[in-house]
Amino acid sequence: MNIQEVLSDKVKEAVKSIFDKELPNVEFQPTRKDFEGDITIVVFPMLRVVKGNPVQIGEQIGGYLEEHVDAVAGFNVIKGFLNIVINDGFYLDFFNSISSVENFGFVKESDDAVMVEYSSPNTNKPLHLGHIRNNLLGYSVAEILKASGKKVYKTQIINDRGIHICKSMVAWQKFGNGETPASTGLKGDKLVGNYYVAFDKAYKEQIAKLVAEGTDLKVAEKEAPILLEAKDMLLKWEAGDAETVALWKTMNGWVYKGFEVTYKNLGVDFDNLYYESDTYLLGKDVVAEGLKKGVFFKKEDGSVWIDLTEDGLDEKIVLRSDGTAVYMTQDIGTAIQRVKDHPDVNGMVYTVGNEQDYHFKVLFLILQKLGFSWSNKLHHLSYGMVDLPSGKMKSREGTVVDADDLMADMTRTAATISEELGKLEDYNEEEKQSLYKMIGLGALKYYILKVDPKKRILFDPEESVDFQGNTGPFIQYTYARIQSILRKAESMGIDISKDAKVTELHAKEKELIKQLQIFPDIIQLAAENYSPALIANYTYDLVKEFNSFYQQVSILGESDDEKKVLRVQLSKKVAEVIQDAFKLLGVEVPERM
RNA sequence: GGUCGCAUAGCUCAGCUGGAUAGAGCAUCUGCCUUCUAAGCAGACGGUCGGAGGUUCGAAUCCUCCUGCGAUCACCA
Repeated sequence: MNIQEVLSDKVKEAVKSIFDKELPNVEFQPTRKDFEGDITIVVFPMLRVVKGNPVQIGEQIGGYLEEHVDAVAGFNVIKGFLNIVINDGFYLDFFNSISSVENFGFVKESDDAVMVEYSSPNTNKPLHLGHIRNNLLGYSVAEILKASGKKVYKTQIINDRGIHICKSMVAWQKFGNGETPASTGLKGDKLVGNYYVAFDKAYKEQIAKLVAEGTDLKVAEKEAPILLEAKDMLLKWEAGDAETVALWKTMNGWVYKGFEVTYKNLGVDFDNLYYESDTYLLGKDVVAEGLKKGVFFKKEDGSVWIDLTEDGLDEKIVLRSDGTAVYMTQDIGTAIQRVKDHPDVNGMVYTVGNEQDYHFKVLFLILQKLGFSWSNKLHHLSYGMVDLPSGKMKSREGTVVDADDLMADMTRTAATISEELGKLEDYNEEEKQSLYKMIGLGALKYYILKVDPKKRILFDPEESVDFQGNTGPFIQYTYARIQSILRKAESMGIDISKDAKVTELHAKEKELIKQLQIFPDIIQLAAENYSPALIANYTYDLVKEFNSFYQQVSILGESDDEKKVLRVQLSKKVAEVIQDAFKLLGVEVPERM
């Protein structure tokens, strides 16, 4: 039990006993560093229940607590703030109770299942920095939800059909000369992406030519021959034309192979996959049903709509006049299909950029109006775009930061810094490379995950991601340092299996235990808010606290054996929490660096 | 134009349900490696929390208006 839980009831008891009033809740905050105390009770809100002078009330409650609660060693009141001093024994007991608990703060998996969708790329081009943010967020939120006690299915819907894929296919047919990943040595997704760019180039040239010949720009944009070819190819694909479908399969196959490599490097994975080519027709039956129920209405031309004006939104189309599905139809169908496939799922998280806020608002509203029980447990994990100083990234114009290149860059930077420091002379090349990758990716992942998902990120490739200060490598470094201490402690034969017989804590030890104590709350908070940033910031605070402790007190050089044991145990626990917290961010930690 | 989001130190960001003198990192400057890893620690410098009103004992936090930036409002996905 943490200190707030202990005190909360006692404060209510005090108010009841002294003033004969019922206090609905007690407001706590950590005591500011400039005052004596460990936790502060704010008296002001009590004034609504108890009339009087806040200082006097504070004094009276403080006195009651000191007398009736073992953990309370003393108190002081400043203005309306009751600062409570907690005795060291309380923190020692707490630490001993968690010191050998594995995965401290993690809640065991329950039957409450949730599906987390992330990544969901198009198959016409390689993954870029924007996808990296999506993947890291989705993966991390999935891990956090798991740690908070949910059962989690990680999934994605692969947008494997549509005009964008046909563009790459047309360009490959025209300019490809039969190139394959094998013949060029290129990653499949890169090869296909090159043709997407080639298409755009040819398309623009054709437009320019048409305009030069006197065609109106708008008309030229619609009638450029290569675009018509792509459209024609989409029709053939939809009709099941054997040759087209075969090419589509081949090229998508190349892309999947490429994606696999990127996902593996990035360290993300999925429990099951959905393909748009399988799901794009789903949802039509649901629309028909909803039409009967009056959720939707049909316009004269046969198109089907939903009227959301009463909910402050517009009318939204759910089926075209020719009866074909739109994006929304597909998403309705897919959501329902997912629950059919996994009946235990009671809620979904969609990791999709904030440009689609409106779409998801509408989607969730529609599912609600259709009456699905799980429709109020849907969440759009919306995040800001990653922009470059030059503006928005555009794949077709080639102005993107490629995911593979970026990861390789980060690894290289880690290598350079590491070589300069020269602490790993005895590592072999393979060990070094794996460590550099761990650090480089740690820097990248932490850099992206530490900021609030809602915020737009401006990424300047010229200014490299930091490796010092509030960064992944800084935290990894602290972990490695602790491992070094633990190795030494072991070789010194220090036995840390039993509780240390210590009665007093050093101020820094106490601060560390306090910080450890809130880890379980942070996990829950991060889960409720779908925010890896909370985990990142917590870990940073913990690590800062540890480094300060490390600098101020000697751990292995401590003359008192019991204190020495406690400090080693404390260090070990901090390392474990760092490792567990970073696991939630998808970042690994090294034994040395 | 309607709707949604964002705005905190020169830069990048914290700031939980309103609470004490608004916190970190980077950058700049000072100290600390013959003792557990200096990718570290300790300190200095740096803020009218975009602006104006309001609610409150108390507002960076809540409400209203305004400004700036971004997104969105397709029989595209």
